[in-house]
Parts: sequence; C-alpha cells; structure tokens
Amino acid sequence: MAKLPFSFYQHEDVNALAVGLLGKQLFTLVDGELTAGTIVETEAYKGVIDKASHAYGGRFTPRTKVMYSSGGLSYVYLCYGIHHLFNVVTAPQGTPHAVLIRGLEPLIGIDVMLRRRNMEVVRPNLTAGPGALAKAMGIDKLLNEKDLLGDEIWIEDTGLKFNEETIAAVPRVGVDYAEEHALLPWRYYIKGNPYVSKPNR
DNA sequence: TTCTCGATTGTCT
DNA sequence: GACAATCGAGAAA
Repeated sequence: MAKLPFSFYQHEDVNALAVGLLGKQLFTLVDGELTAGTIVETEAYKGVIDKASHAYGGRFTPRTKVMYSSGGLSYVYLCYGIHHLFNVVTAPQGTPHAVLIRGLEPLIGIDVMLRRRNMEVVRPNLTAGPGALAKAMGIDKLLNEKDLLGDEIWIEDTGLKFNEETIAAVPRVGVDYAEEHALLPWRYYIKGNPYVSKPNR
C-alpha cells in the first residue's frame, strides 16, 4: 500500500485521471478515527472550458482558487447549505481541473461511518453519493485545501485494476444547468457496484 | 449590502 | 414522485 505520488495528480487529462481514481482507496483520519473506502464512482470537471465547473470561464474567487493550485489537494465545499462534496484537485498549477468523488465502498472504520450517518446497519446509501460519503468519512470544510500526501486525508493505490468493460461512462448528475456540457459522459463508475449513487430525477 | 440558487439527500405522499 | 432543509459563494448594486 502506498499513497499516490504527487506526479499522479499532475496529468492534464482530467478524464483519464477520473477513470484512474476508480479502485483507489480514500482514507481520512478525523478526530483520531481512521476510515477508508474504495472509490467506485467519479466525475470529471474540466476547468475553464466546463460550464458545470466552478472555475468555468476562468472564474477565480476565494473558493475556487484552490482548484488552480497544483494537483494533489482536496477541494471541499458546501452544497445546498447541507452537504459537503469532496473533490480531488488535479493538473499542474494554473489549470483548475478537479475530480468529484461520488461513490465509495466502505473498507475501514465502518462503525465510525455508521455513527456519523446515524445508521444502524450497513446499506449502500451509507456512502453512495457525494454528500453521503463525505459525511461518512468525516469530511467537512475543515478538510478543504489539504495536501493529499498528508496524514489527514489521502489516497492509496491498491494495484486494483478494472477491465475497460467494467467501467461505465455516462452523463454527469445534477448539472442540467450546464447546457450542452451536461450531456458529456464524464461520470465514471464500476458497473454493478452497489455503492454507485443513483441519479435523482 | 442584498438577493438568488446550487456538482444533494431524506422524508413524506 | 414531489419537496423541504439550510447557508454561503457569487454577482449585482
């Protein structure tokens, strides 16, 4: 087991990176409690040319500035005033690409995840969906702008590989406002995995 | 300063 | 299947 190196996050091709993150393991150490899970669903957000991205058109604000940093940082933000969503910042400095983690298969600290989610038994909705998994992993805005090579939140390579035919590429969720970009198949997931989120609507 | 609305989820009908 | 919850970023003034 080894943390993904700095170089992993520097690729310009955010779509390839979103696929590459599938099967990797996301760890958090929050309040002394270790949790981890396998990434089974991601979405690519392609910087300034992507209408669904917060950095579309080169928008540079206090919130989005972390996306312009060199890859390998976390980008956590609050959505709908309720849910924290966790992104991996990618690409070299100046290119605001990011990958949203949407689905996670629990591995370590499942009891901790259940407590954080106020659940009794493990069901797929424990960590299926970006808001749900962030809560289960203890991710909130305090984990924004963290170095993914640090000891609070990081990603490890397990050597797990998937055949191309087990990876689905479909349009992203919840970005209808992005017009023609809403149709781009930049959502990736492991076919058949129960921890893949269900599109609402 | 004020106003609008969202990369969602859980609950109720 | 419809809808409320809830708050801060971003834009306009």
